[in-house]
Amino acid sequence: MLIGELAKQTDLSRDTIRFYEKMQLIHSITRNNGYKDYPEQTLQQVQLIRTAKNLGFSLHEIKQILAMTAQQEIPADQVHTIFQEKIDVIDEKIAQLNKIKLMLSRFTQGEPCPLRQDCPIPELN
Amino acid sequence: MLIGELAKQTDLSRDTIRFYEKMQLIHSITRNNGYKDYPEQTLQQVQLIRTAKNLGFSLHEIKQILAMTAQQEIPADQVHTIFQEKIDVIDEKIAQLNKIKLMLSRFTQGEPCPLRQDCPIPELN
DNA sequence: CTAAAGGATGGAGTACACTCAATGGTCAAG
DNA sequence: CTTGACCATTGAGTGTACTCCATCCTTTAG
Repeated sequence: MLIGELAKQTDLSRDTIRFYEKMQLIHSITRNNGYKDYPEQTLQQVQLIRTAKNLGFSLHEIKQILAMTAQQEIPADQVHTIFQEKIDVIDEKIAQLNKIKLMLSRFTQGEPCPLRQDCPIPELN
Repeated sequence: MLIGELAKQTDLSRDTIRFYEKMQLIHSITRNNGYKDYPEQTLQQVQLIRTAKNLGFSLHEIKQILAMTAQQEIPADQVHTIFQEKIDVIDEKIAQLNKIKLMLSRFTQGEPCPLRQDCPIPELN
């Protein structure tokens, strides 16, 4: 797939895609004419990049995640550990989102205080 | 509370706190000597900033959330709507985190593919 | 009274993640 | 064989969120 098609399907700009490739988050093979050819899986990878970025992961972290998924073998113990660490981070994020949500929900339900005055938020973190 | 104490308790730098104040996420009253005095609630607000930032919210968005919580009255319908929008965003984030987590979990369990080759990820988004 | 610790302001610099502009090569249609 | 759509590379510029520095003022300990 050429960059224009990839850009269209992922709704990213060509420049952004080139930037991701420069950062080595995605990869292509170069045709004889100099045009870059992206494999089909790049679509899914870019989707992951978008989603993870939206969730507060840095491109560096996302690069790690993508690199892990590119492993040929079933992950060895170390790889497993790294994965588990990411999963733990995600669990923590989910927990924190739930706390913020709870706080906002309470407030919309008409409860008097979230983080005003003498009304401390129930340990948010 | 003076800026040094706030910095210490929140584990942020003075400069970061000054930056947040400049961006109007937090506020202080200025003493006669020119020193700034932060109310106790600032601790909780900064905690919210840290958490929300970690979750992918921009300072601009966080400012909106903080502004909402500063409302004196029980939120009117519009405010309620804005809150609900934030909650919806949070729910979406949680859902996406769960998808990524599921993908990673599958892989650590020894399943062959996440986003390699001809093995499309089950619509991540 | 002086020195050290802490505070303020202003402005420059940095890292990250793009975004744009300039220049030039490739290809398919007519 | 030219025109327009698409591709490549390089380098500069932008927005966000800090971070550092220089300079100067205030307070507290000795």
